[in-house]
Amino acid sequence: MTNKPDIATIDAAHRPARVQTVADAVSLAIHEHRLAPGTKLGEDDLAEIYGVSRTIVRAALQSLAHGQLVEIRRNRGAFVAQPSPHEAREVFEARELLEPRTARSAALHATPADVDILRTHIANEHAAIAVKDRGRALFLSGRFHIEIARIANQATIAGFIETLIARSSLIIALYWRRESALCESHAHHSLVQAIADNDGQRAEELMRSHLVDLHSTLDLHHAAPTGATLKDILR
Amino acid sequence: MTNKPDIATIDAAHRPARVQTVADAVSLAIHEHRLAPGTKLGEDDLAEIYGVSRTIVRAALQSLAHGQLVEIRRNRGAFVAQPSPHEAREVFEARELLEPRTARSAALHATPADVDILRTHIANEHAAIAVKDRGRALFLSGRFHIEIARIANQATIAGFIETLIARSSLIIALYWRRESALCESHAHHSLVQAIADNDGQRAEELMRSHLVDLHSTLDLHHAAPTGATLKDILR
DNA sequence: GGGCGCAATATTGTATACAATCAGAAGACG
DNA sequence: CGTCTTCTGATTGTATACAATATTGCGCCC
Repeated sequence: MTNKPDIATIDAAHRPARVQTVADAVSLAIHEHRLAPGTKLGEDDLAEIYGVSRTIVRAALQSLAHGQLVEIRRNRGAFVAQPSPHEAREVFEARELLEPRTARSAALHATPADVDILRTHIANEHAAIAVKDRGRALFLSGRFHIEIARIANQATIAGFIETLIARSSLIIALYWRRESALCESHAHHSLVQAIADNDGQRAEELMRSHLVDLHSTLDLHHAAPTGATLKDILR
Repeated sequence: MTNKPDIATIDAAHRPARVQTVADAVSLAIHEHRLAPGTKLGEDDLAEIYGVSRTIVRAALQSLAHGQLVEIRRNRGAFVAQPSPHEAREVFEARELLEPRTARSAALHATPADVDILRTHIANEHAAIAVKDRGRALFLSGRFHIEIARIANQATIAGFIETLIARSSLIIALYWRRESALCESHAHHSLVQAIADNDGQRAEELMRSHLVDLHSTLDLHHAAPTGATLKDILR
């Protein structure tokens, strides 16, 4: 059994538990699209919701801001980030640079146990889709990519990918085209197969095409429909 | 004039000014090797030094911890990070993946003004070396790489590179071999030339070989000599 | 004399109180 | 009637006080 730290808890050890709890909760809500881009995250509100003081909430928000899930405007508060089309392009370019290489590496390192985990992820994803829980399906889809980075055993790059996927969730919330839908399942499935076969070359190619696919289903021109405050849309 | 945000201040806008001030000061001290890896960063000490409350110091330390310049151990305090040999390898692998591509992009985007900035950087670096201020030379050398990422106009990747360079500074502090020294100047010089010529291919290759060079001057086996506490070495 | 346990001290984690700043509404003026 | 000003309320920024936890030094027992 190799000693791979869990990516999701990579920062957890050195951050006070409650701060992490709040950060995780908000992060999850954003990933599941329960919090739309642009939504204001008032400190007092969050403090009350989670039963902690503003001190904790502030630390959590700063943590999220560092990962660019949240934008903090001085003296104005924290808001769920709204990546611009330019940022969206950057994020996907970065993913297309990092993830294929990482997928290859994962394919070469993967143990049967790792493959099992990936298959479980896919199963959960399907289950979520079956229940029409699109938010959760999206979250799990992201976790799938993160899991691959973890398997690759390069914590540094995995950390980068994790933040890119987090931002991708926001980008999808903003720029996803209705028409295209759950076309992903197949891509993930064949990717796991390549990894199970330890076929690095194929895993790399599949990941690349998967990302290009994903990128192409975005409509970076017609951004709009953040369901947030009307004010925010009109201003 | 293009509208490229200054990398160094990318987070500054949304972070309270004083927090950023403290974080920058500590970060600079680490980059210049005035703070050795493993050094304890007591909250009260820093608070007194910079004339702010622990609230500010804590926020600054958490920010630095996120960039992995500082390690925060629960209930135990903050310490200047000590990257392991494995981490060191990861960091340089990541740099070798990201920076050559970025250098190419920079070469294609660079304006004469950008080139001037780079040349100025090199001049400052030489000046620092002339005065035997090795710490500052190192800091400037890092900034040179960051500047290239900025010119490439990909803020996301530039941000990653920035954190990698910060960690590289720690790695150099820990694993640098005495024998090899200021061999870098030439590499930076020819790199600027390639960028000035808008020769992306050449810039990419030069950056790659420069990084491989740098990587090879590290001795990842004989780590030691952190001037910090004896305890820290022996434990 | 050496090792262990406990108390004293120091340091970090959290909550709260106060100050600074901003957003919005009422009112004055053109 | 619309625009600008000013004031009020709400929200964030900072400092401090208290609680929880770790570290250190002393004394005790073996």
